[in-house]
Amino acid sequence: MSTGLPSRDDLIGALSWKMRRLSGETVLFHQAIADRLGINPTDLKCLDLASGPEPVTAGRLAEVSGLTSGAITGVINRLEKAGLVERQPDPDDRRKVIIAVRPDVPMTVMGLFGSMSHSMLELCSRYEEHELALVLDFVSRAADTMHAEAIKLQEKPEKQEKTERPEKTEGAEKPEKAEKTGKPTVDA
Amino acid sequence: MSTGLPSRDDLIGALSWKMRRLSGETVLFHQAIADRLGINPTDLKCLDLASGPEPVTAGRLAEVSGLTSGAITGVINRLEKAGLVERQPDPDDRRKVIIAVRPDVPMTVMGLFGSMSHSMLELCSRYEEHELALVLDFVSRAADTMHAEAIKLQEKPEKQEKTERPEKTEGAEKPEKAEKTGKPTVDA
DNA sequence: TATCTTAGCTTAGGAAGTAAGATACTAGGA
DNA sequence: TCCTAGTATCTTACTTCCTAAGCTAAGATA
Repeated sequence: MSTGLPSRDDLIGALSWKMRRLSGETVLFHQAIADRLGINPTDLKCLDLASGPEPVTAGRLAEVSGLTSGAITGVINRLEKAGLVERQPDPDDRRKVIIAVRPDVPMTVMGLFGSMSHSMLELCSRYEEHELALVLDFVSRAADTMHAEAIKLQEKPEKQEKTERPEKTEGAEKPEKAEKTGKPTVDA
Repeated sequence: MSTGLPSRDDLIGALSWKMRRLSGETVLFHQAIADRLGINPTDLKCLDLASGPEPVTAGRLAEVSGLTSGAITGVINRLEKAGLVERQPDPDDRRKVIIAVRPDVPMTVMGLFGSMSHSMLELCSRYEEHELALVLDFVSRAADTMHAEAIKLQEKPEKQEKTERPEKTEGAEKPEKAEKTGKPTVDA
């Protein structure tokens, strides 16, 4: 308001706001992709996890996605129904089920991401290499920070610098759940 | 592998990977905050929307969150049960319900975000102002790009540069849902 | 062979969403 | 004033997708 140039604090405030917005928009974008494929975002995440170079079993998928085996059965059923993957028996261990992504699916998904990746390339073309390197450095450290802070919050569910919540005035007294209760989305 | 210095393409590839990771970590972080408050991420988002300078009604909350009025009733019930907000009658229009965030809640939430914001300040302190300005510029444009691309995907559910999906080999033939079917999270 | 472990599926139950309708209130004429 | 239309929230029925626990088939071990 006074100098015309943003102060360092203004910059940092704006940056954290924009980063939050970017995150929200990213979620929305993936939701849109999933809608186009006729699946939900959890399924899309699993499809992505299954699209790596080496074959993945249902159990492995449960492990990396953080879902239970029952949930993964549902995910695979939906992906199979949508024609995106196939269940294949593992010849070495007949208990296992290999999730084979249909060969044309990577191209399909690439097609959906196509406009996006074009736009991102265009965005990047506006910057010098050393500038991109700087952004990469920042984003990379920010991701590490976010991860560390999430872990911190998860690991010590006890007092957090004395920020006491007051008692509820009336009615149902059970604020102590704070555990996996319902329907989380994929987290890995 | 050859020059030792990353190429421009390598940079861009790494950047898009790290941005994706950042987005995932952000979601996880907010999940952790919500867990600590004993609510779900949708509720946290609504609490945030209700925490602005001016009072918000249930209907307004439904509008900005993209949820139905029925869903908002559930959100408010949970937030009220957790002792985070109160329903207050609007003196001017007795149909309306004002969602009043309890006065101590902003501090409580600040407490939870405290370590995070400290770490982010520390991260920012490693950079010059012009560097922060550059990152802000990039992130800001990236968010706009993401938004535009999500809209694009939502708006023309027809052909997308001829990336045809093949017919399913057998079983239930109904790949044409691609609409709001189930249980989205807050999107605004 | 008998038993333990592992992998995936099935089932029961719960959380949280939508859509549609009920309820209560406001507002605008006749 | 009374009737009617519109608005704001809540309620109900139903759907989706998750967890937890149990089941079955297959591999591993003694």
